[in-house]
Amino acid sequence: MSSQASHGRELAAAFIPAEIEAPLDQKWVDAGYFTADAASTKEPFTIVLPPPNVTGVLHIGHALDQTLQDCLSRMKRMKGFEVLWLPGMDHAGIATQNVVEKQLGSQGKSRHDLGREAFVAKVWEWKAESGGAILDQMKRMGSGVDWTRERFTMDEGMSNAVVSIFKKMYDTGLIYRAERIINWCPRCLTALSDIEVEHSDDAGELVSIRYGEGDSAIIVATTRAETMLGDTAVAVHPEDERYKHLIGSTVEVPLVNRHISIVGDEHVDPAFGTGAVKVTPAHDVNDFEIGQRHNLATIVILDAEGRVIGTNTAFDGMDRADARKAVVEALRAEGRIVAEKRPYIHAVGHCSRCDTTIEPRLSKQWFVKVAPLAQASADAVRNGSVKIEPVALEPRYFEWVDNMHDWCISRQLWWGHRIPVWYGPAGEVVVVGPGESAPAGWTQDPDVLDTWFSSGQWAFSTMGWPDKSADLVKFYPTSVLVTGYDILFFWVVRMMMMSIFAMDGVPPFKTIMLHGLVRDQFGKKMSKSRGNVIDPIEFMDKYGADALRFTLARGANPGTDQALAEDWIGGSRNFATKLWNATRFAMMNGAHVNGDLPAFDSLNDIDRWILSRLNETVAEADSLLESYEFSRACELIYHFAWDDLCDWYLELSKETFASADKASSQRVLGHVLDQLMRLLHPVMPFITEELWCTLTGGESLVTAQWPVADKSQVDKQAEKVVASLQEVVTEVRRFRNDQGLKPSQKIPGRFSGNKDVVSYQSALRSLLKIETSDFTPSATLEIAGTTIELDLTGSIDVVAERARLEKDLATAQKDQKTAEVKLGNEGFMAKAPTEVVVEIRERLAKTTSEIERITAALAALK
RNA sequence: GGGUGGUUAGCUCAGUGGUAGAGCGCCUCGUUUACACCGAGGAUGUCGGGGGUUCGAAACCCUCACCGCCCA
Repeated sequence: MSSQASHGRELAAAFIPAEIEAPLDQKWVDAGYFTADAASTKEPFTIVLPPPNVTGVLHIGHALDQTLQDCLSRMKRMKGFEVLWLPGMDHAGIATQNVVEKQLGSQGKSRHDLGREAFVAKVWEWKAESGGAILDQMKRMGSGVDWTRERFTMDEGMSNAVVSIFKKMYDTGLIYRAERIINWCPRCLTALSDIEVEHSDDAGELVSIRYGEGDSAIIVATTRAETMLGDTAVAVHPEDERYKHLIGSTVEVPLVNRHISIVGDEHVDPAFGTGAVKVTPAHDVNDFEIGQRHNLATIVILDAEGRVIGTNTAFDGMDRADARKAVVEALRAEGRIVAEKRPYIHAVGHCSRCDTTIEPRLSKQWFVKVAPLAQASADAVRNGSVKIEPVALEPRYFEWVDNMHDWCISRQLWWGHRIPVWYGPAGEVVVVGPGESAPAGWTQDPDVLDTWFSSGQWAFSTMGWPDKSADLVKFYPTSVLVTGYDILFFWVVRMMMMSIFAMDGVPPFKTIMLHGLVRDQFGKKMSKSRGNVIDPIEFMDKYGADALRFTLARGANPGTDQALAEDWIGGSRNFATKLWNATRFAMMNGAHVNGDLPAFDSLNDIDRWILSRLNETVAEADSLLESYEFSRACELIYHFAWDDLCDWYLELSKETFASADKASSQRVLGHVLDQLMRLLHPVMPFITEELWCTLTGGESLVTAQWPVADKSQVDKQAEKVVASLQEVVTEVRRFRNDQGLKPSQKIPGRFSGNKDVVSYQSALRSLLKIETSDFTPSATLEIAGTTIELDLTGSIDVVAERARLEKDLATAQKDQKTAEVKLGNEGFMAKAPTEVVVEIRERLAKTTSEIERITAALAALK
């Protein structure tokens, strides 16, 4: 054990993640490293955590999201920024209400049994007991958020902000109430916004129905036959020759015997079906618009729970699905079914919370007029004040903000921010802002606001808006938003709109960094039904948080999905173990960080080489991380650590560390590990902290300085020397292997030729098990200008050696031919850049001499 | 139907004009005092098909096929 280790600590022989991770997270939180200071003079770096649902548990997507955010915030902190990473949760209106309703249901009760006030109290109670499990799970990951600033979308400050914003938007004319077709969930009994509806291709039916008789008959097709009970027109394209003569006439709707008009509308696609469509303005968005254009009546035929009502037919009281069948049967009995296609695969909307089929429904709701806000949000990206990474995802963003419908924000729920609108006895409407109160006797709108209305304010309400708080001044706008592309429209666009509105046109973030989804090892979506869900907690227990984080970061190419398999997490754990063992070995050999680095020029080639590689790695990794190229950065650091440092530097230096002349190398190795741990810390915070503190005696990497590349330590000459050493080692190993020599078997040999190589022969001898003694060479290898004569104690395996040489010869001949063809190509010689021509010439010379060498060796084998 | 991404080694994916790469898996050898969660060596690709641009194409253009995602 070296006396140089200044702190007297040793590393355990085996790396066990569980033993180091939990105490370290506690150490960081206790030290207050993650608590941001609004009074700091440092440049701010802000990230707001996309708030998970209060009902949520940590899934692999959160793990990825948080790994990337933690990685950025840790790096920026090390770079000297005042970092705020603000955590919190979303009250998740429908989801949370459903959870508590389900609980009540198991006791045979409904929310109506409790009444509104008691039910909401019950939800708060649930939150206190069971909500927010995800926050504890975040700690397990090492996510360095500022817990002192944790927020909840329903807490007092945010609720206050929600009311302020509502009033401000109402006063500006951006919020209005109107009767529209909205998405209605007949199970949740509430309106939903477009984004809360998920479309899937379902097997339905397409039924063609004949309306009217004889020459004036017209055939329409529908997937929802029951809606014909509410038809108030048939529409055709105004230029459609087949129907032109019918426009303006009327036709009778079967079963209800109502006469409706045939209208001409540009919206109708003459090529679809028969070119004639039935129009049900109360139950279809497009039909509603046609109805508006032609002043059609709207007839509501379904109640809130999706049952037929008010048609004065036998269908009244039937559920929509039953009614559909019954209506078709009745029509068939009348001989009006012209064609039926079953199954007919078409897109059907489902409630994103309970999967019930959505019913378009005419009802009075509150809306946000999005046009001006969406325009401003689009402009912010178009004019470059907000950047989207990767740029390739910009079109998706524009597709949305440029074609946005008004946003339905009222929900017929109890859990959420109640709409601050009060109605007077004579139908007066007033918005009651914070600190204000409604006149006595007025009643408040019963609905609550869409959850996204409050989470859309996450970037500024969490910092104290509408007060001009110190946090808001210091940390707004946020630096980067890290989130999956799947909620670009759900949340990101809403954040843009709300923030630009509330913060006088200043967008909520400078950069939107979008990552993809985590999928299973075959690229399939994870789902409970497939049984391919990877639980991050389970795998952190098994392999450590660092291993999970490294795997996720390494797989994170900008904007694209990644596949994940347990084996790969195991691979990352192996990497952590490698780092542990390498550091332990280094410390056993006296690696340390005391005093200045020896003068660069005084170092041997191997030390200069590893420093050179270190500085190249630092420079490149930094630039990759700054451009959100997590995968490439991880890949780069991984190969530097494992290949350059462990496989080559440590192996080539073992002789040095066993010699008296080791002082410089001990300091160099300490420095390389010190810098490597800093570089890896954002991705693998636990193991790097443990190793770095043990090696250097420092307090914490969290507050240590980020490495800066030193160009003066990049040494191409040393890299060339080591490349030659590597070539010699690899080729001799290959020769030994082909000759069937055991790895441990020592053989006599000598080196001559290339002075750089020969001067490191003691290291080579040790690596290649070549001993010095008098002998008669039975094999001679020529590698990198070096002659290596070996004694294989008698005869060598000629067949194996011939095979090896012939393989090398074939490769060399192929390369030679490629080079010759190029150099013989006039076009190439005339147009290719000089450096490429030079390179090919060198390649030709090299392959030619290789061929001579191998040919001679083959001849000598006989 | 509109938009958009993809098709590279057995699997999952990097690679935006100059001799095809990684991880995992596979085969062979190995109890060398950091590490078997390891080391050494090895096999495996007409880079989806066709056409074009170029001295040169996995990469750029056109086209076809197939897969995916978002939206309607």
